[in-house]
Amino acid sequence: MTTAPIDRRQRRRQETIEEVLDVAAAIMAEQGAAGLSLGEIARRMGIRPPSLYVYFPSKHAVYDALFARGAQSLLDVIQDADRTDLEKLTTFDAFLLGAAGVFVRWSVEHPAYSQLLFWRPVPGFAPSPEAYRPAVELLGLTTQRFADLQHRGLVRRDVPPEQVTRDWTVLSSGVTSQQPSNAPDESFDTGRFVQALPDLVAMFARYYSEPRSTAARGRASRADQR
Amino acid sequence: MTTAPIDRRQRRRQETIEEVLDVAAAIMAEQGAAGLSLGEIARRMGIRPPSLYVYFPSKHAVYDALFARGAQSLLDVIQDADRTDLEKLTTFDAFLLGAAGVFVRWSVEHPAYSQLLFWRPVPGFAPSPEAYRPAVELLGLTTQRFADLQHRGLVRRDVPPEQVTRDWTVLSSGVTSQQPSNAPDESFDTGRFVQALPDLVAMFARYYSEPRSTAARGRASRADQR
DNA sequence: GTCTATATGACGATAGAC
DNA sequence: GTCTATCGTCATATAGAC
Repeated sequence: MTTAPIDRRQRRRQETIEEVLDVAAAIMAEQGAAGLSLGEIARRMGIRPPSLYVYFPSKHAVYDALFARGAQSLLDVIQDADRTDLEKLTTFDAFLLGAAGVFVRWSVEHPAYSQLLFWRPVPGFAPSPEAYRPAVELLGLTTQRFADLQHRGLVRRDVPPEQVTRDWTVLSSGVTSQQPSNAPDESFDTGRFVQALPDLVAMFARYYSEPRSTAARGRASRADQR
Repeated sequence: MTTAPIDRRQRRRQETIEEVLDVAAAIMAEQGAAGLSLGEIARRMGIRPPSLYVYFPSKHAVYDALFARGAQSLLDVIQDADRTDLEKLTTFDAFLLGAAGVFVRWSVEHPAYSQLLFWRPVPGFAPSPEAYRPAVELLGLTTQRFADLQHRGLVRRDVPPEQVTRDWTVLSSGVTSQQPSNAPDESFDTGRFVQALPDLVAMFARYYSEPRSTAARGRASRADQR
């Protein structure tokens, strides 16, 4: 009899927190990540700015929750694609192009989140370790993916998977950094930098894939170098 | 007799404008591009905030001048390196690594400027065409460079130079976007993403260089001898 | 012409009434 | 849990001293 109202109150509180974040994400999408203001959140919710402090101790706490939300959303999208579409793609090129497409599409369609996640547009704000955790998990997932591909003989064996991941993130973030700043109104399908993906993936694949027709020669020459 | 005081006054005014921009750039370097405030500029200059409006009609005008300054500084650095160091490098790989190094070094050592130039951290601010002009000129310069390398037989002839430039800027901006957001305290020499440059350049060069085993080798070596 | 003094409204944040 | 009142700071604007 005493726990039921508490649960309901906590559920109601959680719903309000979610509503704050929904409204905040909408404002960020319109004004840019640094254009968020507590007054505007309160205005759209029909309350006064001080009432927001019941749910968040500061504006940075709102940013931190948004960061965690964005990172989790991206991780979900990647993991979901990993389990469905990408599982079917057997060649190195096809898998890479599919994975890059999923990542870049999310970034282009959530420019405010990707601005908050990958750049540092808000002065004085840095994500907490908890908010950063899904991003670290995504990095580990990517490295594990490349290690798997290496074991399956699709990736060169003479480089650590961490290096492959590092260069892969540079390529991906290069596209997601050029597209919104140079041509923010282009969609995923029409974006001129998004259209660079097939070439960039082919470039990456040619460099890091295990040479097929010359596999024996490649191993022999690398062995000779020792 | 009447022009002399006017010239001196205009020179004094120009000096004040330069001082405003010096101070503003220092604040941006400390606080991030969006952390600039007119009050802080005035405080450091020992004047009152309204006095700044004598030299700049708005805060966005200060940002616009900073954008123009940063773009011009980058263009100067690239053009200078183009005329001196890079002129000596004859192979495709060596030239690319040198050019990428100059660009990335400038970006890492001027994080606030590069944030303002390549991302859109300030809500509501977009550079004017005049401020953007050096950036356009740099893009044209880069495309011209790749067209030259194509004529000298060092770059594949089956792709337009604009495509080579597009993929080149993705690589470069990928490094300059990852380095300050993921490891802002690392220098040009220790930066883990800066250290990816040799691999990324080799990847790019292997994809876009004219295959050596064809007749292009004769043309390339003749061009190198000039 | 250039500055100081002053005013306005928005911002993030806090204290306390109900 | 939401409000009003308030604080200090911000960008911006105008009036007026010199």
